[in-house]
Amino acid sequence: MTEISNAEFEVLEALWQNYPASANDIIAKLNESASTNANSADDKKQEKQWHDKTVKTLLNRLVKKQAISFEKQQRHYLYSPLLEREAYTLKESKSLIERMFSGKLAPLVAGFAKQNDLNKDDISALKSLISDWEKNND
Amino acid sequence: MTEISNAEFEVLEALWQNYPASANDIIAKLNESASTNANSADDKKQEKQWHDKTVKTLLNRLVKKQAISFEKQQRHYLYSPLLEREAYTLKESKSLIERMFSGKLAPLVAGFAKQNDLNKDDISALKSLISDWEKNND
DNA sequence: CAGTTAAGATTACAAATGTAATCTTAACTC
DNA sequence: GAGTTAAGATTACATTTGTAATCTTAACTG
Repeated sequence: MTEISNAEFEVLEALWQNYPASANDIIAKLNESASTNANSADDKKQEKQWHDKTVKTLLNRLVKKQAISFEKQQRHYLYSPLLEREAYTLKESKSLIERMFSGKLAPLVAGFAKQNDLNKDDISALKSLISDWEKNND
Repeated sequence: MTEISNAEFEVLEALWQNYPASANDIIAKLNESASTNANSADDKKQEKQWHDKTVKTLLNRLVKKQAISFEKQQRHYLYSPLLEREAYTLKESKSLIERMFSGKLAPLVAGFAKQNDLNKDDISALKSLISDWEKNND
């Protein structure tokens, strides 16, 4: 399967959050976070606005790439992902770790640790993952 | 600083391994792994061969992007990275984790665990990172 | 039913990317 | 010193990507 671009990924992301969905559902979802914290004093992020035509194009490309499917519903389509989010994010994670850390996970985590980007929650999540792993691997 | 593409990253990688380096050094390094396990029975990977002109183009782009510098040496240049590898890989890791896991490291690790992509070494590396972290964060 | 909408299809177009080939010119060779 | 090399500079070109605008046409509206 061809690569999914960043913009395409964001559209897929919206679809994963709720599907099947019409193009309009997806466009709405993409622009949603923007309106959520609208005109608040903290204009920190200025969420991007997705243009209707842009999203349609990306949906088309995703269909061509066989990342999503659609079924005709009266006048419009209902889209669904063909890719599982977990499978996709795992593949991307592995690919990055392969490219930058010779396939080893630890150096990535070490980078975070070094920069003090780990907090108590991360640590306890990691601990529990480790103990699960140990349970299953004597 | 502009984004560094995949191909550019591979060139940078070669440079990080040994610098300052001439264009030819870099081209040689890039094609090296290919020859290392040449004509062995296991033609598993078929390492890509880098074309001289291609690498030169990428070096040029990296200079333009201010990712590397060069100093004139008689007839040719000696290139050096302007970016630290660690800083760059950390930035990319954080960016991926931000995009796919809401900035949380644990879900990425969890994905690996689920797929049984963690081994004893990974686990002990993680454990030691955790205990270091705990040492510094009471 | 004729006109208007609006969904999706098609086309557009600049920038980035992968992958080189050609051009210039300073440096080496005889 | 004249000719040849070879390094880097410039140009090339197809594809992908981000970002839309325009075209078609089936469906809604009055």
